[in-house]
Amino acid sequence: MTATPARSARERAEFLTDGCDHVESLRELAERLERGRPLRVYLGLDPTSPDLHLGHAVVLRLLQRFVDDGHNVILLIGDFTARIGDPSGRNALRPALSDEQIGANMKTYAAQAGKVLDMSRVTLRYNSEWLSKLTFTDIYKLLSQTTVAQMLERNDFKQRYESGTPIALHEFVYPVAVAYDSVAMNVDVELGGSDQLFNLLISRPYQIHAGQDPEICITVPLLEGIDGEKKMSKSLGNHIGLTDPPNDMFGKTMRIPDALLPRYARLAAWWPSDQVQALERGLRDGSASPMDEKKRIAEDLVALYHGGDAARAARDFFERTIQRGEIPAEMPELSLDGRTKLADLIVAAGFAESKRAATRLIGEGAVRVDGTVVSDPNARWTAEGPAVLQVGSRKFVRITQ
RNA sequence: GGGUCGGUGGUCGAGUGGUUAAUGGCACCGGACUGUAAAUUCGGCUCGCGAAAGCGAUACGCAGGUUCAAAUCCUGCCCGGCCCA
Repeated sequence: MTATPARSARERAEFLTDGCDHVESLRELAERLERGRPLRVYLGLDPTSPDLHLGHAVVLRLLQRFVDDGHNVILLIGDFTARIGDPSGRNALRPALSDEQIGANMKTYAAQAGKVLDMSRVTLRYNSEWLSKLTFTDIYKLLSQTTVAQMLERNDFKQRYESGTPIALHEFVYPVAVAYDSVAMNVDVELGGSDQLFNLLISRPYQIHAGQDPEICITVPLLEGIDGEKKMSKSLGNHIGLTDPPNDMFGKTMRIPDALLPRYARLAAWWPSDQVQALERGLRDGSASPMDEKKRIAEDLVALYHGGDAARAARDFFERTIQRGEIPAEMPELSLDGRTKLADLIVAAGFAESKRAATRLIGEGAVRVDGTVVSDPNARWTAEGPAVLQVGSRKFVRITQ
């Protein structure tokens, strides 16, 4: 079952957890591997948004490492826990998702996870399968195993309690529900982002109580969003989606702060650690150009999701359009459709939310037609044939008659 | 259940009857500079109509009320923090 049977269990454990944030514990993982049977490994994802992003990819990639090592890997879709809402890292009550939203989000998850994971070797499960069957009696027995003090130990709860931000009782149920997932599936290993450490660790006493071996908890670093400050999250708008088109992926990567280059090289472009270290050295002593390195990282990570050709094309697009200010060869088209006001066309193209906003953009000098700035807010479309409407440096549309 | 304080634009937070579509910070969008980085700097940041000056609509938890005039006062309701039980 192992790709490299010569290695000791300890070496395999170290290989599997290389680059991880926290392992509870490496010794236990080695012992569990020593038993010689494939481990039951799982990652839980709550379908809270329709799209996965590079932050999810970090932990999905770790999951794939376990697939490659021959283990029984489960991708758990938290269709039930999404209804409760994960309080992790929150400083406010999370609004409840409707069943419709959850259902819609779930549809895209498995397909998008497939961009990183070999889904043919992964078991897909849903936690409503067991959580929705629990009775009130079952639930209060589970709840009685954890104290309020333990819950309040958590940083996010502690901060919210001290700052007077509401904490609803059901939020305490979330970690317990996630712990019960581990019991229901009797798993050996659970993965998660580093913000999930508490949720993972709390599973262990529950499993022991149920007569199972406690799971080994492994967390991966959280990838920062392109703003370089907060963790990547769609709701913060600082994410790079796994399904983003190549040009968007490339362009967004070019916008990350320089300080994030090694992080993105390691966690987003998956460079091996010796290359990341070389990059860090180069940046420190000035022998590496941050912009060139950023392009290499961007190209490598685009290649992971769209292939090498698309990545090279994205780089070429960036260098021409953004760096040299050329008008791109290909762009969406929009028919005039009887519209004559420039502002109307900008709205129709989706480059502004309202006509007033479009008029402002024109006044700001952000709008060009065939490369020439048009600053008259009342400008009308006069071009005879097709012409290129550009807003800002990266929004283009070809207007046809 | 009682007491008390509070609910303002994406967010934080001023504003306590009248040039108030509402100071300011952050976020965001654009311009200049640049490497779509950082730093700096300038402008913008509710919607509709109009070539323009402008006009109109909507907005400070919800619903009413007082007033020439309310985010600001009154009543009721909803939601939250803290204290007491």
